Amino acid sequence: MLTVERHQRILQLLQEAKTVKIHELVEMLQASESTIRRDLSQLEKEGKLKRLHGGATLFQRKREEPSLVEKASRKLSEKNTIAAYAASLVERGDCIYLDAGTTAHQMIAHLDAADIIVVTNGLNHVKALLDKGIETYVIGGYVKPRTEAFIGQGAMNSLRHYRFDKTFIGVNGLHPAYGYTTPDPEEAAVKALALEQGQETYVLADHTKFYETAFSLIADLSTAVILTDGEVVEGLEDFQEHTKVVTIK
Amino acid sequence: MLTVERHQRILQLLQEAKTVKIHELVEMLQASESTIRRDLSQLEKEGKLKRLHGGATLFQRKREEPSLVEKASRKLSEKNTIAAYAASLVERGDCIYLDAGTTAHQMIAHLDAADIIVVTNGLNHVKALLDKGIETYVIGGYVKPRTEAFIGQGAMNSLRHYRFDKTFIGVNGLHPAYGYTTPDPEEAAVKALALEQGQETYVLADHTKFYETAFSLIADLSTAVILTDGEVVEGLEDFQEHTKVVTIK
DNA sequence: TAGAATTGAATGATTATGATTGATTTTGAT
DNA sequence: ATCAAAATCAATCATAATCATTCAATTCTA
Repeated sequence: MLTVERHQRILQLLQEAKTVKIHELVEMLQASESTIRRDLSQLEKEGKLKRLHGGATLFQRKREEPSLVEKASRKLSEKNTIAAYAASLVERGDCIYLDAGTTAHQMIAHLDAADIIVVTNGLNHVKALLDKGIETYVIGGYVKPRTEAFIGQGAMNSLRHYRFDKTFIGVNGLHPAYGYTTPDPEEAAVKALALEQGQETYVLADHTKFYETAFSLIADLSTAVILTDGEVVEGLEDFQEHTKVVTIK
Repeated sequence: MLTVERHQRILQLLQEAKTVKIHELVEMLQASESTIRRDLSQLEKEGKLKRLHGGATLFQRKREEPSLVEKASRKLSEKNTIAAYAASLVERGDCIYLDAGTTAHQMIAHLDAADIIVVTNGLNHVKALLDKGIETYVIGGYVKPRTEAFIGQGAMNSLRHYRFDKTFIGVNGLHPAYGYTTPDPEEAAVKALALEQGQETYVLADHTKFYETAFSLIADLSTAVILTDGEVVEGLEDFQEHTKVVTIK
């Protein structure tokens, strides 16, 4: 496997679960411990992640006690994120589906509408949702160990019992010809069904995901509105031919 | 489990409960007392929490009862004895149901049989199960905020799809005339169904639960084998008339 | 093919963990 | 208030896990 490819997959895995253990990477990427360590220290040097004893985590700017000024400016910048915008779409009384993964997780902090109900397949979302005082339902199923997302037949069966006003999912790639894609077929199936059950459907995808493709097809572009950030994407029109694209800047 | 993950979870638990006892953390996080102490003193140094005798509290707490030493540490070890025995009943290849709650949680540390599958309705069990490398399924449903257990119609529907070699549940009271009881009707319904789906069924109950009754009936005594500790219980025969009682000493 | 880059294994150093010890604190009974 | 028992605590140690470094083998590239 190519070095860059390995690096990408490491970052991708971090997106899904916000921490990885060295041993998980060794196993999943079929590389030696030495190589993984080299990858991690290099990625750390590039500021893409933070190493910890036994693994790594997504890089996040000093969470340590931000000053009032920093807080204010951060709040402001946060208003412009994909997650914040997505959350602002949720209205009082809505019932929404929230996909597993860090992207959707970021929405939770901004979910301020009253009387909403959230259904999710992300085990890690639950505590945050409860902390917000949000009425929370979880679909059941097999627990995918690393990401702690529910997938499989059990998840599908449960999901079929719900309908959503709005569905929010994350993807690994989106492409005019190949649609929305993600590596794990089982996860793709859950995402696809969640889209079907939703009245309004949204895909959260930053600009790096455009023209990328992963192994498993979730659905065509036309099945959801794309929410993305303000970075210039070449050939955005190709996507707009298929569906509405909202760019948050 | 990564150190930071443990720290995160400690803070999370603290946020939910305002205070945590060391022993609770040891049990929940499957780490030694030494490690937990180190975690706490480190987190205290970072100003994230305040240690107090027997546990910790959130930092910005007012002057409140600085004592959370529990009289129940003997009860704790008794519970643990029951849990260890219960876990020893699980054999290679078994598919078992594990009820939410602390009693069943303690079983996890002792679940050493290979190739087992665990189905649970306890959100907090999942991390511990995955850390043990156990294949884990969760029934879906409404998340009951305080206990973080899955209940309701969704939970019931999911549960109906599974069959178990062995079912383990906790109860709040057991009585020869009134059977197994628990306060919440919704939880009672889930427990009852779990018992129905199980081939062999066990109720874990320390001696303090005997002759107690709570609001909601789960099932008659005859529907499960009772696992209890070695304390002498007056009138144990009344229970043995209805079902098998295993006393672990 | 030669040179450079990448990889995997081996090494000692560093760090995290769990058990043990004796000191300290809390509790409950006088 | 005082005391004894129980629980918690801090400190220490041995063990286990992780880490940085080195070096030889392999792969890639010019």
